[in-house]
Amino acid sequence: MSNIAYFPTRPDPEDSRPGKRERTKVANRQAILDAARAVFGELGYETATVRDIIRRTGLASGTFYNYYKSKEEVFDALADDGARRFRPILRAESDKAVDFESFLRGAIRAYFDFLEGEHESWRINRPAGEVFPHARATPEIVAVFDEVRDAFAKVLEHDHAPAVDLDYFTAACIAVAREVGDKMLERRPIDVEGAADFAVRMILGGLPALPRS
Amino acid sequence: MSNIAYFPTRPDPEDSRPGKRERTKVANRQAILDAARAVFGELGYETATVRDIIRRTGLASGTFYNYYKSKEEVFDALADDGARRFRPILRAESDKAVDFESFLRGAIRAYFDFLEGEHESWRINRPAGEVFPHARATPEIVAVFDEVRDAFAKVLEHDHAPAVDLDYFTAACIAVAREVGDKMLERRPIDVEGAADFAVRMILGGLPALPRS
DNA sequence: TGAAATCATGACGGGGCGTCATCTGGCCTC
DNA sequence: GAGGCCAGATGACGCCCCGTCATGATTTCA
Repeated sequence: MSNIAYFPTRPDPEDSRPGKRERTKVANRQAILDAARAVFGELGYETATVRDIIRRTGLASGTFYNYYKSKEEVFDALADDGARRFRPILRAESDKAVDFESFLRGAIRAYFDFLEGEHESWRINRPAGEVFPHARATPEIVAVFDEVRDAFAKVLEHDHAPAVDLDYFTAACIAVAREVGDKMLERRPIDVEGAADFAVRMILGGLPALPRS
Repeated sequence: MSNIAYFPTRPDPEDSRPGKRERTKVANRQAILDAARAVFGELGYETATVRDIIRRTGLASGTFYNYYKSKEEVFDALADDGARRFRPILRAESDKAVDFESFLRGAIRAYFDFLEGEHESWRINRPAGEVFPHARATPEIVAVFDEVRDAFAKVLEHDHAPAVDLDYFTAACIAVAREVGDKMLERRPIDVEGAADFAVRMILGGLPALPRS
């Protein structure tokens, strides 16, 4: 009979590598992020309040403030999370690329795929006209931005030497990608390939290089 | 002695075409906008509260709500105001232009000049790191956007026929102008000419056409 | 097992929000 | 110029959100 109990001496059958203390902490933090994503999606960022997020977690109000200081901080954490997931993808493209064009095309394509994927976690049910703030300069986002600029610098140098104003150029490229990406998401069906092609041509050759419709 | 009084029978020496009623209305509306501009400039948009704006006007709280429903609505009114002032400038450029390049150069130059001018009414004293929301789609802003697209359509058609995706193209151009414009404002000295040249070349010829530094 | 550390809890004071009953003074009529 | 009318200015009010903190429950450690 001694073998009937699966875990006779351990009251905790779950993976308990980290102490319970630690586990509830990560669970709470995650619960807050999940609740925030849902609430921002349903109410819009501006309308949403910290209490809305708290209510959805079921936690006490004080608990929220053990993890984040404000609505902004939660939003930044979500943005940071997105950037953190995107960074390795971008790096992979950077490593894979052989020249500027292939890097650019890979990076933009990757970004648009990423956008399309994220799209659904967010735009659930949002009242029309509501708008999201553009992600603020969180550490991870700055890192992505810098990584793009550095990759540009490296690839361009290796490609052909002429030095352009990297700050302007990076800002312009990201602006084009972001804006065309946004517009892409508004169309049905969503055409990642077409949008990426447009953005790449725009950056590489400007107006004369754009695809004709 | 009867001619000593300058306005013997009219108690109101000022231009009194509209009644006093109407004049205080305009004055209040303007006072609220002025106060809002100052408060947004000093506290940043996020931090500012409706009460901050109200306090600065010296009006009663209820009075504010006779004119605007919320902080957002005041901000939109300010943005609308900017767009309304910019529109005729843009139209003048559109009329003056003979081909796409001259239109683009004129419009971007005008926008950057406008930006530099507005700059000072806003960035007084703002705590670092604070960020403004990108202007929402108010009627006047949509009008400017549409005007740009229509001007693009007309000039491009007249220039050389090949049809591009106008929505993407307009969005991309505005994105480039906005982002390069923002970066321009962060540099000292502010170089409107250089920034405009960069943006124009970027749009017209992409990377290969950019000025070398 | 008992002490210490950790942290979830929710009540609380502070303050911003938008409303509304009241009052003020400009406007119109005679 | 007297009197009535009404647009609209006023600010107190009730509501809710904010962030804090004293308390207590639970885990961890000795």
